[in-house]
Amino acid sequence: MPEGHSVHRIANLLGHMFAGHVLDASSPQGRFTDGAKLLNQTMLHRTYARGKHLFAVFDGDRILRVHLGIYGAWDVASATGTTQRAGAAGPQVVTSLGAPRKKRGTNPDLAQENFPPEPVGQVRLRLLDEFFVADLRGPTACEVLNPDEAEAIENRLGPDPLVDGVDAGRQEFVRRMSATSTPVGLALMNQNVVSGIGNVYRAEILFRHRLDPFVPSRSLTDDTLEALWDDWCALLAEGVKTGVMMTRNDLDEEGRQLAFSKTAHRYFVYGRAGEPCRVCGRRVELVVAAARKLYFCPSCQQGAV
DNA sequence: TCACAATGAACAA
DNA sequence: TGTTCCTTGTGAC
Repeated sequence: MPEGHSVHRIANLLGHMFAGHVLDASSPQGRFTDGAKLLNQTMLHRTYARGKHLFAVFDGDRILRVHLGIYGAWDVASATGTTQRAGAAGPQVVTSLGAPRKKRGTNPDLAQENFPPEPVGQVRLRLLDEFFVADLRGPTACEVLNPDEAEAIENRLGPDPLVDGVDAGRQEFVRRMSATSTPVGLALMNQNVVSGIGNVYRAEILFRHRLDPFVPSRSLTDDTLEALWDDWCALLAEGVKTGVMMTRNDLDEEGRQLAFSKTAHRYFVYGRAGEPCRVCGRRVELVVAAARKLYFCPSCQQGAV
């Protein structure tokens, strides 16, 4: 999935597009017909994210909760070709947020009279008004909750720097990480311990701190845990700002630009099994843990394996 | 045409 | 620990 940074970006974008407006809601695919009916012709008040969960608060205490899972995505298009609610250009895809999508982007075939575009593929939920359309496909969760139900879900989630604040979140993070003997590599992925970290950020954060993924979370010092948290806060802020998971801190400005344009250059270890560690040259290892691929350098992340 | 992977998590056993 | 669900794009045949 889209790790936490994407979900915050989606929340920001949907809020920018739709907050304060009455929306048409439908389920072109037909798998969310009842839920869409609850939201149809209802005003969207605000949107926000906690970790990987997106919440959209509609009139009448109806809260849409969406979790993109491993390959969900939102496609957003505009009648005006901009992210503004007025303009003169033809409709186009503004952006695609969520799982990686290739061959997306502006569709030159779209003409102004074609807004909104026909849904393509399995669109679970379409939100629409005069200016914008947002299509949701492939979510692992898409449901309408009441405020109590939404609160219950939020309460069980670990801290999110952008919701709880850096300082309050840090204490909670240290508390929850210190309370589990689970390997740190798994604890960081547990959304009840900390919100928003996924498989990419997990691997990269561990490398950035030269931590053995298999060391029990509880064995780490408070100083180490605080440094992990602060690093996550910085990475998340950067990710929300740029939309890119850029986790390397060993690059000059030129290298950074290159890494931004090519995923292959963007990470220390993620997706680099068998390739040389960027720091020590030893081969990056890949282990499947809890059904997810965990990448690490057995030399830099001392004691691993 | 088909198998498969992908930034995830719930559930069963 | 293993299975299941969600959808799409790619690469091998």
